[in-house]
Amino acid sequence: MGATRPRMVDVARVAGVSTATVSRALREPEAVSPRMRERIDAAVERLSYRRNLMAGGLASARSMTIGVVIPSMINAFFSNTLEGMESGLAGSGYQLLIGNSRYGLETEEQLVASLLAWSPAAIVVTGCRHSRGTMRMLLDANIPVIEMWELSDRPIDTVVGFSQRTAGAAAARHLIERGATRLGFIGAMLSSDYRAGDRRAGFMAAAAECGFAPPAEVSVPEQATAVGGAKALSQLMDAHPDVDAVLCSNDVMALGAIFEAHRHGWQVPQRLKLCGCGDIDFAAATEPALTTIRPPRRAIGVKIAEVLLQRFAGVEATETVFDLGFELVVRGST
Amino acid sequence: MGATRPRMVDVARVAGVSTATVSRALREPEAVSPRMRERIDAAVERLSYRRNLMAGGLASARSMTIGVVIPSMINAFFSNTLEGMESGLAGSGYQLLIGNSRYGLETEEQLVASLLAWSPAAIVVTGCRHSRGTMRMLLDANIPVIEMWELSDRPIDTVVGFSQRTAGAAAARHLIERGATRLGFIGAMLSSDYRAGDRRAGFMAAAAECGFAPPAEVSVPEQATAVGGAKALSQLMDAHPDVDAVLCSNDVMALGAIFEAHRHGWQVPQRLKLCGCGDIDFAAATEPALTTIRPPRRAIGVKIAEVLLQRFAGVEATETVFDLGFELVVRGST
DNA sequence: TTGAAAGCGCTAACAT
DNA sequence: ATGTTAGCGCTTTCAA
Repeated sequence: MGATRPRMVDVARVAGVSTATVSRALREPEAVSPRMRERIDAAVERLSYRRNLMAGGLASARSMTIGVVIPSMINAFFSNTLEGMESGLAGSGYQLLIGNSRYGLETEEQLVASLLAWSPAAIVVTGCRHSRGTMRMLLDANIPVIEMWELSDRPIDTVVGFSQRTAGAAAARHLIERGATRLGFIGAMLSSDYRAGDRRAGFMAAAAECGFAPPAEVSVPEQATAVGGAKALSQLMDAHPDVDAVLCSNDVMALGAIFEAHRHGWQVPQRLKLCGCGDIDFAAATEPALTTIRPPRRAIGVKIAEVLLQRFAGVEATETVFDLGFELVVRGST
Repeated sequence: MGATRPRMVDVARVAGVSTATVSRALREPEAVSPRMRERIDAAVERLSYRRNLMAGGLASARSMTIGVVIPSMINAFFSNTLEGMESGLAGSGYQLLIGNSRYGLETEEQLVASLLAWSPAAIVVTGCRHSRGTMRMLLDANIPVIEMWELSDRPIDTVVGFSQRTAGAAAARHLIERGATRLGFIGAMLSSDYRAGDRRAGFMAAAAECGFAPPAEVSVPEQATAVGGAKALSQLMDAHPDVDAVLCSNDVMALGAIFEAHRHGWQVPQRLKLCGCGDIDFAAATEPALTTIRPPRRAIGVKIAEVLLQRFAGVEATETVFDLGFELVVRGST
């Protein structure tokens, strides 16, 4: 039996045409006459032929891949974005090459380098802060580069996200409107998770603008978890018993905080107002339900897919900054 | 300036050697003399050369990629496994090509087909149930094939996981030991999430073995969410007010169930014992803390990386079934 | 609209 | 230990 997979020449032979025509029929069907296309499709079908993407990539110096760098594989923010991107790209034939930077600029640089070795059709990175090396590679890459989950006046190429600062500020104003007198903030990994750091900065700035004392804060060094949230809130309550409204860097931390408040006998929202960020699945199901900042998690991915598909189709980019906004979802916890 | 990226010949010229030697130095440094290696490394450095992986892949008919098919990008089970695999593979130069089957056998088949077009060095799929087409491709692929998150006597090649049935049975026995008199089960998507279906089957079988009436059950058609868990438990409580111990298909559903029980005034664990599955991050932080089945989420990925690296290194496979077990983590909710 | 043919940049025999 | 050389399977001018 056929020990090796069929190649394009095999299809060409069966269909009685040249490999050039087979190649065209497969990549741009309109460029080939209907009769020919039919014969070729039949041959492809008969041999269950699939093209070798490496050979194609080598010949054309570009592959049907899109490199994506995210800072964490287990953070629901980015899973949702990936899911959206994947949905938007479904059927287009593009494959995602996903790399995990672990919130490290160095790691990001290495990842970008190895992703570029695949001659991807585009590259997507998280955030707008990169090492010099990463910047250089991205600028020289000569392919669409999307930065996501933040906003920037001067993106490398295109940015799809929302303003983390504005989101933090919105949370502060909301808590104040609800009658907060003493604000607090709990966070995690603020030095490497720049987006969380930006939300914090926006929160602090808005508090100051409203004439409030600088919010009390506790942040844990590890990745954001419910256990971390509980721990951080516990410390905050001990150190600042007057705090009555807290912004949590993340819904997962907020979840831990809800339980922790409960354990300490602080009623939410009467004694303590709690606001999260993410609007993760469970936020609507907690007791009380969690007020939270809803980022366009999935929409970011969908928009990126749309932008890229347009660019691949040869449409000139007109916009380069896509602010997808956020929503403050008010629920029982405030 | 150099309009095009440097190629291997450029490095060879600068180092004053042949391309074959450069290729060797890059892929198996030990096969080259130290002096040569040094000269080549210097040239690589000087030109900031990176090899073109497509050319390499074409020439060697195998690429530095590993195709992975998971049923969901947003389920923490698989994110953790990916993370583990990624960690285990870090530095080895292998890239993960991740595909999302959305719990569909048809989609899985298409994914496997497109992943194979990259001539991956190995392929990893979730579960042991596949369409005929998928099976054929996997059997013919002639590369390591790993099935994960289940167990099987006769894997296609190698399976890394644990027994979902045994896990469900362990939960039943635990609830019974804790004094349950009337068991219940809430689940989601049981027809397409075979693993959840298996846990349910194990739970039911153990209940019968212990002389219990068939557990009451409610399952929602959508993906498992906290809202779904709350809804399912609510229905279960209404329809079967005598239920006093429930296994939730998933920790996320269990979280919703904890809050729902609270809303209904059913104390956990006094009035209702609740057991989850997953030991997701927040399970330890809930109030009461959640008793749950802890699958080797990350360990599955780490083990797969280990197995594959061995295979790539030419070590013959001795074991083909890796049962990584699970742990019943008993906490306050039971 | 279709075909002929020259690479794409690397790897892997094989030879030295 | 290192070099020579013939492809890998496709895409893409260019010509018909």
